[in-house]
Amino acid sequence: MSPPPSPQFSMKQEIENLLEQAVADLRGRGELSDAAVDAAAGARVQRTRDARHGDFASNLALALAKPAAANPRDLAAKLVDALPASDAVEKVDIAGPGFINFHIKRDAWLRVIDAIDSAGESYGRSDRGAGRRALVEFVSANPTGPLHVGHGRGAAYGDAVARILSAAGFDARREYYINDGGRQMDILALSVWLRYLQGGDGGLGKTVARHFPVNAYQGGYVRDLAAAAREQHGDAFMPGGANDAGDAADAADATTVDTTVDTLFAALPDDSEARIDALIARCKSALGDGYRRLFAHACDALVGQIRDDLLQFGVAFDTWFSERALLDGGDIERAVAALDARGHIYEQDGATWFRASAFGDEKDRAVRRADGSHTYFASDIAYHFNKAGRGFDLLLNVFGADHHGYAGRVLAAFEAFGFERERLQTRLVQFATLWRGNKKVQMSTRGGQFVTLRALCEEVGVDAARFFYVSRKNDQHMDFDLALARAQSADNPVYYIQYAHARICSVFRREMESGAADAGAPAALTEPGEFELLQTLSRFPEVVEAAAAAFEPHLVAYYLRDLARDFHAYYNAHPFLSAPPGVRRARLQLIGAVRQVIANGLALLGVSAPKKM
RNA sequence: GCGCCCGUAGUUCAAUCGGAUAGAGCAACGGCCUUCUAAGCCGUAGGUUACAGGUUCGAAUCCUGUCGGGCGCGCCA
Repeated sequence: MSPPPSPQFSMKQEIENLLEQAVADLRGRGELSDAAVDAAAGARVQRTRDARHGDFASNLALALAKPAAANPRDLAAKLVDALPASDAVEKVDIAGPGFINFHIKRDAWLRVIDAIDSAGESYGRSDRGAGRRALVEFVSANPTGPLHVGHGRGAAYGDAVARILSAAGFDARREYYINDGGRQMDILALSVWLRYLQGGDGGLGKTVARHFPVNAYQGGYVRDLAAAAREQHGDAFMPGGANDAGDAADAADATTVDTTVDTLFAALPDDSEARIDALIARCKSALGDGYRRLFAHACDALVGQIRDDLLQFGVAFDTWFSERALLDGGDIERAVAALDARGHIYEQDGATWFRASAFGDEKDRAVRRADGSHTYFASDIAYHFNKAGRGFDLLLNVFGADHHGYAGRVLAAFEAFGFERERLQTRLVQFATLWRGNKKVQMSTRGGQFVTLRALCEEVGVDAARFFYVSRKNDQHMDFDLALARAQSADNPVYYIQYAHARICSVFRREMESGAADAGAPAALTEPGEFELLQTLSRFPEVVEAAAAAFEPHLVAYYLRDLARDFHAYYNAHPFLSAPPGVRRARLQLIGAVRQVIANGLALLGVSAPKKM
């Protein structure tokens, strides 16, 4: 799938190489100590903000100054003297406290056009990851309801990170962890069952409706699940009908059922959470084996719906990992045993504990309760033990901000297993505060009050929604105004970028129609705007690398806006098709390169690059 | 109370593991369609980077404290 990495044009890399040789030279002559060079390892070559500082600047001399106990400007002068000759460098000067500024020959920038042309879709890709295997786990919402807009940010972010890691040479996979083992899922099954009873024969509707718990799942989708259950399983989930579903539809059964429903709601605890737990217990005993089938019906249906919603959103997971599979497969026992073997497990007050505090967590955490049941954390430990055991070099967990308390304990367990800390990375995605105009939108899955991801896609479109989500740094709080997103969808920055792509495609369509065949070379480019574009184009591989290294897709989004801005300005200032013969071809080559890079960049964000708008 | 994340222009957000004069979109104001898509371009205006100290050649970025916002602190999931 991923094209082989090709050696790519990188002016920055060239400058870095020159400096490296200069340092080696000075070190060889004894003018720099090894210790000083090591201490200055953090020095970097970076693009300048101000053209007067040249095209690239290095703070190497500043970083070396202290460990080498020398004046930074003197050091800079020595480094400059030791620089090997390069046909790309116009001149080098020393500025300010000791920056080394590189001015690139204009002609050298022209090379980027050929580099993009020959690399095509793989321009921007690198082998930085060297084929290392990465697993990105994201979304992982409980299948207790459809995905809502709060999940969208994690979905857009995680998917973009996976795409960017792939581009950076990692073998990246996407995984969704299905939390299908907990109490929330029992509440869902109960909710579906009650709606099922409510919709059945026997006059149960009013009774059930009156007793439907406020803290059960209220959403309309629960009724849909109940209706589907009835369609697929008939009366199988009626109390008393579970064991002899075949002939349960007798008139006599109505009274049986009615009585059961009365007792179902009789003498319940006052506390709402205790009440719902009691109802779950009654549901289980009423259905017997049927409970498992009802549970599976609800869970499978919702997971399927989530999968469809995500596919529509452009996110395809490689694996769907079920918590129940962990439970059934004995993974929890194995994981706890592994920790125990390393001496990190102890018993206290009848419960079993993991010594998380020994690995930087705030306190020790229970993995097994006094009653013998395992905690939620235990399955999480087992899950990460399993993931690490599958041979991934990098595990990236994308958590919602409300799970941040988790990162510490999961990392503690990971380390306790003997895995290197760095293999497990966690990135938090902050909540998006939803607004409709100036009114805050409250969201609750149990209460059924939420805007679904699907509805968002239909309202503002997948491209606009995805771009918006990844246009903010993941740990930054963000406001999402639904009214604005809808009203201003045409002003969304994503269209600005897509429009640049469409405009270029349009130019080439016109060119095809004209049938003109002329020659030309990039050397005919002389306008300042053309060199700005060339420099921006040459930045793309650096942006992708930086985005991959820090898991920051927003860097790509901002880069694309820069590139589109440079292009639109150029478009308005210069003709392409009606330019003089040699220049004409060169300009078309330039904008062809722009089109390629926009398409490559948008693909990293999972956003389409339309040929027409 | 303790812990984590955050605080940048009217507003929504950037700022290359500490770099030189903190930048964009939207909103506001003034211009540009007889030429390749005006979903565009050009220009103007907008800042004590919450506040106070500290570290150094250099701080929005690192440290300490204060204020403000979000989230989390169970043998719940």
